[in-house]
Amino acid sequence: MAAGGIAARAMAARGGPSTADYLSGLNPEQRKAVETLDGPVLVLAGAGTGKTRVLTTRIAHILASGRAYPSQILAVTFTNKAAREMKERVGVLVGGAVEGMPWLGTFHSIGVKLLRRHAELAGLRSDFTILDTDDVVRLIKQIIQAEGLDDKRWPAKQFSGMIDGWKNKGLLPADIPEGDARAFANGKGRELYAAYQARLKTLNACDFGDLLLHPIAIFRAHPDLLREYHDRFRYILVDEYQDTNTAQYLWLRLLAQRPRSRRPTPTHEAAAGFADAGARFIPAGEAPIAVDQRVNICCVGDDDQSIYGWRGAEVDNILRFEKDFPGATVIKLERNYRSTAHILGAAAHLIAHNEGRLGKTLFTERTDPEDVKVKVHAAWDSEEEARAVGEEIEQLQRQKHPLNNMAILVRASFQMREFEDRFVTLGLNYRVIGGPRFYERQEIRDAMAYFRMVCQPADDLAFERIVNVPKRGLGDTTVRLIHDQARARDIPMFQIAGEMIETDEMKPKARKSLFDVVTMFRRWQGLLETTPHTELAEIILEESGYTDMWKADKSADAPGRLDNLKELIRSMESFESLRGFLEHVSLVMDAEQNENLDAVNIMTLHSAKGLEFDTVFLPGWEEGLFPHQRSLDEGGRAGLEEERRLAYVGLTRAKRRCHLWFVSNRRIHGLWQSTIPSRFLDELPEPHVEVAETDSSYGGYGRGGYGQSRFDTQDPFTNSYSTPGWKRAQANRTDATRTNWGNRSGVSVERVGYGESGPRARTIEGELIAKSAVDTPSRFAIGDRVFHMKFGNGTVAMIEGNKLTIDFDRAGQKRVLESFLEATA
DNA sequence: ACTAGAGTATTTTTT
DNA sequence: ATACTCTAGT
Repeated sequence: MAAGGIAARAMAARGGPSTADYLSGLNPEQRKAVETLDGPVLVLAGAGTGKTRVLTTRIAHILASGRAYPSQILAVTFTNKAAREMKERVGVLVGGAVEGMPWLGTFHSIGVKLLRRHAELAGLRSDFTILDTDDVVRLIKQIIQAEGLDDKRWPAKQFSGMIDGWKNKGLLPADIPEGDARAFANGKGRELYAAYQARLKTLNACDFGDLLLHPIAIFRAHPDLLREYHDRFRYILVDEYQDTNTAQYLWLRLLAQRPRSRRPTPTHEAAAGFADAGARFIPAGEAPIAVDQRVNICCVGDDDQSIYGWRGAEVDNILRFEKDFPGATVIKLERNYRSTAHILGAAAHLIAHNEGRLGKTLFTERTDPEDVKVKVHAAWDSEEEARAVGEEIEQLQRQKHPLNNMAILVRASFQMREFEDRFVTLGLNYRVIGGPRFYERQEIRDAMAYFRMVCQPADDLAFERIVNVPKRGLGDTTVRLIHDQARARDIPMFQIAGEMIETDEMKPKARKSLFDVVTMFRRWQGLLETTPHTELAEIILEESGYTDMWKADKSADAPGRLDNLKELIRSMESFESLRGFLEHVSLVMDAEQNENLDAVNIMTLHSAKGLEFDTVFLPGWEEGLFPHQRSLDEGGRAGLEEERRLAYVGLTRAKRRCHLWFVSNRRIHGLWQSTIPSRFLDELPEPHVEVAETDSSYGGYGRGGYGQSRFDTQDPFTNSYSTPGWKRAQANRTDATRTNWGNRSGVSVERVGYGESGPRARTIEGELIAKSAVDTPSRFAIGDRVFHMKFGNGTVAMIEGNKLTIDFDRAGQKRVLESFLEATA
């Protein structure tokens, strides 16, 4: 049994007969969190206090002390990334691969596993399909239309959001509040939800919410089955507990709260006794019966980092833990190993403005000779902000700081663009984390729909998606005909299509096309068992004409799409079957990034959670953007507190240097608006923060029409909050409309017309080019054909260091970074 | 069946 | 402003 192997290795890995080495590096609190194995444990782990370390060490400890097999530990995370990391780190501790931990994964992946085992109890077959949001919206749209409702007035997207919300709360159609039900489509909300669920069942499909809800329903209806899992899962660990939603909470509670005294409780040996661990080693064979009626659940989280309330997370779950699990041990991890004292001081003071916290205060024992204060910078507008941040980054770069250790964390993704533009002109490498994801691209989803049809001919949504892609003359009329018949007879569309090509219901032309499609799919379905899956995938994309479609497409991104398709096939290699691959993709939506390139990281604050960087730039600290207006409008005080937690997350990402920015003017929905500094800036403690002097390096040129203002030379922000400048900023707060920081209200309007042709800074580039041209000869030569993600194909016209001027076939002449180019034949 | 033009929305994101 | 979606017209 593979599982035993790991436990055995864990045993072997523990070093000597004395304390295991994996425990030795822990501080007392961490150690307590690792060693308190009996009963419920809540670990309140502040940012940078070694949360993951505690979780992984705890697993290692459970294994090494022989208290459970790897297969008896349920460890849940939110993201695949977190799960992956946990697996790796447990592997390192335990000394080897962790293939023996079948129940370490995301809520959803574990949910799928449970549901595949017991699908029939939810009215599904075990080969059910998992629909992604796109499929769901299309399906709901059909249902809304089928009800005879106007899908304009009642957008499918909105309704899918509502369903999502209900499912997050663990509510089935019968459970939803009357008010909610009435709120949509003239009171048809409940009906529509029920119709949607029914339709999923006939499609043998699930949405993401169902992956949790079905297991909950199954466990509730089958206590005997639940008991089996109680016996199996001797230890439960939950990561990021503050992010759990109600459904996840219910799911956990079912698994964690075993009924009282099924059998008398034997004594609990002391957890710390490592030397006698061998004696307690569970003999191989059948799963041991639970000896402990207490719940060995350990939840790790940080209420101060709860930033997902808008998608159903209930901070209350973590606040309520001790009530849910009486007698719980609560351990606070407050010793921070990440940031300097100034950064921690700033973050702590900020977050203290929130009410209803469990109350932790981070501290560090580190004394840092280079402990600099958190810096607040002001800029005229977002362009200047980007320029100044670029300056700062170049300066750090000159001091040999790797770009990889720097990050720009924005509140909203539209802020990224200005930084990207700026970095392109500067020749700074950057990478955007998050953003549009690989598996959400059109070509990938189309290809996946083909594969789904081959594995699952009953997948109507896949059928509808690709039956006329590429164009085959099977338009709306034909598809609707098939669709209606399929629904009327409750039979998959593919089957109907198969029947229809035998009749003369359709026009000969359409019939021929449909015949071809059906024949193709039948052939591929026949090849499924005999042909290697990567090969089959290639065959499908070729024979269907799908690749040809993109080859014929002259638009700039067509070659990129073909590349993506190749990448898709390549990524299939590590799976043993097409089916396995489909399963993986439906749950894992991310694709890895190039970590080798030294580049500045740009991402949203949300996607920064869990990461750390030496230097962090936090632009856009203005009222309305951060805290975001919508958060305030929709969430009220709770919304504000969540924004504040987001600010806290941002600050605590920084290890050594943290720069905050706010601008006086920002373009919102195309209009320039004057803005005022974020209230969060006021909530920072003076001793740990300084207001930066204007960066003189960029002050004198390239500022469009603003050069004449004294604002440029006379910085209102000098060194502290008590300066006149800061006070002016404060004063402006009360009168935002008039503001514009002086008498410049007219100028911002002019700015609108500037666009690309406006005056731009050129000087900085010269230096940079000269510098980089020396050390790196270009991989391209003038006249080479190249491809660029954004601009498509082009010819190299000029090379200046790492920056090339390209004559693009479609986009005209642009200067771009070499690292964004690919050679084409 | 395809394209052009109008209309609309525009925080954050996982699975 | 801009990008995306949907409709209406060809």
